[in-house]
Amino acid sequence: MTHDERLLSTSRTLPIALLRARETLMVPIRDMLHEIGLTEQKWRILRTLDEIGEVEQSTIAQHACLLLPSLTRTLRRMEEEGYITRRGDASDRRKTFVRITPKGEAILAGNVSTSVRLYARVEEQLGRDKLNQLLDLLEDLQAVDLSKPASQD
Amino acid sequence: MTHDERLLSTSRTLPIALLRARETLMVPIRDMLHEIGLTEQKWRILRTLDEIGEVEQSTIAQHACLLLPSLTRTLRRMEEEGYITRRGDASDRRKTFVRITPKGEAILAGNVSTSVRLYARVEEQLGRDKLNQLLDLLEDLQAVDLSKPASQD
DNA sequence: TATTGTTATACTCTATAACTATA
DNA sequence: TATAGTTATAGAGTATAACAATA
Repeated sequence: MTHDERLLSTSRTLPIALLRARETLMVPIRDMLHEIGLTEQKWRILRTLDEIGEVEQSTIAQHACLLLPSLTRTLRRMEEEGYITRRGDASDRRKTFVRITPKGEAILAGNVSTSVRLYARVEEQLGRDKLNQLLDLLEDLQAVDLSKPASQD
Repeated sequence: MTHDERLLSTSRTLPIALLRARETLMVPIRDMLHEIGLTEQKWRILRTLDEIGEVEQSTIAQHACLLLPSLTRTLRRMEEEGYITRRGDASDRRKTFVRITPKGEAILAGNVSTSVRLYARVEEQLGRDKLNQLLDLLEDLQAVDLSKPASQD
């Protein structure tokens, strides 16, 4: 055995460390979202749609870390609120394509400065190199395949 | 201005990158928790109590990233289930101290191997150096103070 | 048969305010 | 006045299964 059968300290446990780090960042972001009446989930959906354009719902669910049943209800509300539109796909009529509206783009644009300011504060205290290193490592981690067991001793 | 007033790509946005990376890890952990009938929150509470011993509820809330009202209800259920005990503080009778029970410790111990296996898979694919680097950076990020504005240009 | 998405349901968590008790 | 915790409540998300439509 190369590893002890002991639990790691919570600050060295990835899921908890990721959550705590995220909570630090989310405090000012929640303030912003509260002012504009969006939930975290709706914000992630808008960011996703703004970035990748018109896509089907399964793709949004994957990118925004949401389950399809949650997404269905959230998108219905967002459509009512005018942030997104939906249209069926002609070639595969099971699919629905979702697109951000100008109103959706506008609310993102109107709050860019908050994101930029936050990013600047983090960069100021962490340093640009460390920040980029962290983003690189998070991309690596996200790509890790946990479906196969690790090699056994 | 040193920063463009544009939104970063979602994979280079810390809150989203942190969430996606965490989701990757949580898939196998949720399977484990489901089997033993614990929610993610209860699991974090047990991990916290196991690590720092008998503490007041505000401290648990902070460490496990939960709000006090959520914690109150969850701890009541966990007390009924025999995972924790609570006792009032004699010197400051507003406080309640919470402690993990042997049953709580047992359920952690019984699932160490899942955590260890997961950690091993990540280490195998990411490398030990990168993994430690990531954990260091997450600790740094968690300690960032976002209450003061960044220096203005 | 598998996939895309919807609906229904039960449960849980979140967020906020109001409240009690204590310091 | 401030702090620790509880209660109440409304809203939202999570998880699962069952379902319809389509491929």
